[in-house]
Amino acid sequence: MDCVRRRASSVADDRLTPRAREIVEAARAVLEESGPGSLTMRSLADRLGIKAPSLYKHFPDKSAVEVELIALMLTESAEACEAAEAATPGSLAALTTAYRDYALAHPHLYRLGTERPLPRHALPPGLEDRAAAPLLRVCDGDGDLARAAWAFAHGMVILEINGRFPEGADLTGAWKKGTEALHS
Amino acid sequence: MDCVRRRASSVADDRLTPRAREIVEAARAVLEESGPGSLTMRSLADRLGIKAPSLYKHFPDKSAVEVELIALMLTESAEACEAAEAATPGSLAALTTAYRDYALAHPHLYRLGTERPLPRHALPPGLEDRAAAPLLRVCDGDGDLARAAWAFAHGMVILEINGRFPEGADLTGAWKKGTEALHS
DNA sequence: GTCTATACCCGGATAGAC
DNA sequence: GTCTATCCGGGTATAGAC
Repeated sequence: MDCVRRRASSVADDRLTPRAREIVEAARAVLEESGPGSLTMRSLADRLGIKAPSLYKHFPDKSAVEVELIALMLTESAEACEAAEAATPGSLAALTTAYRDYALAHPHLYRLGTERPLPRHALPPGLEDRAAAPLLRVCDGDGDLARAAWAFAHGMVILEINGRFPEGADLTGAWKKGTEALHS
Repeated sequence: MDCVRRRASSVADDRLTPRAREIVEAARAVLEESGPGSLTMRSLADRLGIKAPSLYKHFPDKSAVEVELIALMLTESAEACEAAEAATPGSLAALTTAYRDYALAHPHLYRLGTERPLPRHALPPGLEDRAAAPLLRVCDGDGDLARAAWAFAHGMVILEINGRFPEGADLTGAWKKGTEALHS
C-alpha cells in the first residue's frame, strides 16, 4: 500500500491552485495570530501584500476560504491522532492526549473547525470518516462509546480554550479521570 | 433558613431597574429567536418599540446586556440542575438529563453563556459556585471527576447544537454510555 | 426616558481598467 | 492576477433637544 504515499501537506492538496493554497496559508496565519474576529478579506489581503478585491479571483467569497481552513484543521488533527495510534495502538489516553495537544496548539483554528455544522458537501470526500476512525478503532467499533469519548475530549478542550475552568486549575486530573472511566 | 426565600426570578433580581429587566428579557427573546448574530442594539430596540440610542440610558454598552444574559443562563441552568437533584438525589443521569434538556431548549442562550470566559467580576457573587455545586455533590466532592463529567455533558450538548454529529444520529446511547462510565 | 441626527468605523463584495 | 474606485449595508455609540 505504500505506493499510495500520503503527502504531509500543510494545506489540502489538489483541490486548490498553488496561489489559492498560499492564500489559505496566509488565512491560517492571520487566524491563529489574531483570532477569528480579525480574519477579514482586507487583513488577509494585507498579509499577502495585495488588495482585498484580488482575493475574489481565487475564491468566490470568504466562506470558501473558511471551508479550506476547516478542512485543514480536520486533516491535521486526524494526522495527529493517526500518529498517536501508530505509536501506542489501542490506547485511548494516547489518543486524547494527541487530540488535546493539537487543539491547544491551534485554538482559533480548532474552534473554527468545531463551532459550526460541517460543510460536508464542500469537504474532501472521506475526511470526516478519517478524522473519526482512530477513536472508533480504540472503542472497538462501539459508536456510542466513541461519541461519548469525543464529547468528553472536545468538552475538555473547548472549555479550556474558552477559559471556563477556574483560574490556573490543573486539568490533568480531570483528563485522567475521564479517560480512565471511558477507558476502552 | 427559609427566611431567605429565593425568588424564581425570570431575570436577575435587584441588580437591575425594572426597565433594565424588560430590556434583558427582550434581548433574550431576540437572541433565542434569531441567534447571536441578530442581537444588535438596533434589533433589541426594535423589539422594545424604541430607538437604539435610548438603550444607552439603561446600559453603558452592549456587553453589559450580554453579561446579564449570561447571568440569566447560569441561574436558570443551576435551577434546572437543583430541581433534578431534589427529585433524584445522587443521580448523575438525572443531572445530565436536566442539563441537556435545558441547553437544547435554549441553544443560543446556552452558547452565549459558555463560549467565552466568564465575566466573573460582573456576575452575582456565588453564582458560578452555585451552578457547579449539584454536579460536585453527585461526584462526592471529587473535583476532577466533576470537571470530567461537566466536559462530557458540555461536549455532548455543544456538538449537538453545532450540528456536528452525523445527520439524525440517535445520541441517547452515547449519553448513556458516558454517564454510566463516569457513573458516580 | 425617549427622540432625531449623526459620526464613525468596519465588513463583504462588484465593476472595469491595466 | 492585480489594481483603483466604489457601493452598500451594518454595527456601536454620542450629542443635544424635548
